[in-house]
Amino acid sequence: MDRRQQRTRDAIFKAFRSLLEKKRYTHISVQDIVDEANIGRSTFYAHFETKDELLKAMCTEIFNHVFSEELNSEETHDFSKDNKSIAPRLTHILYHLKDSEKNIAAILSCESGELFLKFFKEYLSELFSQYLPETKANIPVDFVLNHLTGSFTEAVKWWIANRMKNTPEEIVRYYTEVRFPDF
Amino acid sequence: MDRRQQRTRDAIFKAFRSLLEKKRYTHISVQDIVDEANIGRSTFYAHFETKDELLKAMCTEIFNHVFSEELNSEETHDFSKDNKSIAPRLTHILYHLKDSEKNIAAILSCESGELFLKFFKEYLSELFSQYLPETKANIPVDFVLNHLTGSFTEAVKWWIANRMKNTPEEIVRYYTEVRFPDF
DNA sequence: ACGTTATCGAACATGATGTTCGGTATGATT
DNA sequence: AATCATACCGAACATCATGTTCGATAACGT
Repeated sequence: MDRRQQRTRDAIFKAFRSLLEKKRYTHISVQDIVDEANIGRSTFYAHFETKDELLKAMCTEIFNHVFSEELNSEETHDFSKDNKSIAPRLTHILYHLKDSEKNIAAILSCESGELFLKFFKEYLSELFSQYLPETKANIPVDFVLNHLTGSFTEAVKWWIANRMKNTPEEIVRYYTEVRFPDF
Repeated sequence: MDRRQQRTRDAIFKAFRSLLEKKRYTHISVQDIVDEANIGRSTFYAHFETKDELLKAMCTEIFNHVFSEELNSEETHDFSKDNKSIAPRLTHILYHLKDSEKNIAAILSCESGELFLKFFKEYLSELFSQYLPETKANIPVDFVLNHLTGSFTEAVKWWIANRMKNTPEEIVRYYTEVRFPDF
């Protein structure tokens, strides 16, 4: 890839992230991005067709970065056959998220976070499905899966909203140990 | 309130709901709403300053409708003092949601659903906090609360995504009985 | 050093936004 | 029924964002 392309792409991403910290996705115009990134208007459109495409590309990039190692580890080990706990894998994911703290925070701090969370949940869904216990109590499998991924995602959102003060290990422990109270 | 105001307000809401079923919130213009509702452009702005205000008003209206009875019941009973189960109250809420099925589906079927879910979670948070058990295992209270409201919301979203085929009782049972698998 | 191509910047058509205003019609009040 | 108030209409307007085009310039890869 041409250096110039990479530079402008980076500039656009950087500007976009910076703007996301200030205002909501909906209220950011292409013009804002162009001004902040200090590039020509037509240049933006040479890279992305729309603002939505930019968001999508950015989510994909972050997502791939965050899960690159984790995804690779899937290739080398078949977790569905051994009985290793899922906890260390969850912890692993959280460490990666912490690395990309700034990006993620910017992405999630607005309604556009839904897009990234969609990726995230899809990935978690695959992960958890490797660890699903036998169906119990006549609860549909996809309800259970949705519960597991959804509540883990909620835990992550709580973590980020609290500025990631806790360690990944703590969060995973909370998540693992929290039980529906005995009403 | 003047009948005319009520009429146009209804027309706007109806048009907005209809449009939300067809396209994403972001891509709906005020012009679209005005055309669909068959009202004058300036009339819209006489009612709502922006599209966001409209969404907000609509969420508030639906929310108040859905929870009117439930909220009233809080006034007559102090649940924090007796030991009644939370399950029937959750079921109650789901029945109300089912009544407003169309509205809710339209609202939630897009990124704008976040606004309604925000209301929803705030309400659930108050509800669940009345039933919180003593803090266990050194897990922060607001983590637990976030987990309970978040995972219930996920259950509701799953329910709606599945076109509300299940009965409210079933959903509450799933939610109550689902446990983190023993990893 | 040369050919390629990304960027620039200006210009343009299009369409949405939000406002204004005089005229009309409808509702509330007596 | 008569009257007053006001909500609606619709056209016009300025403003702004969008997405495209194009020739010139600069940076890149080889």
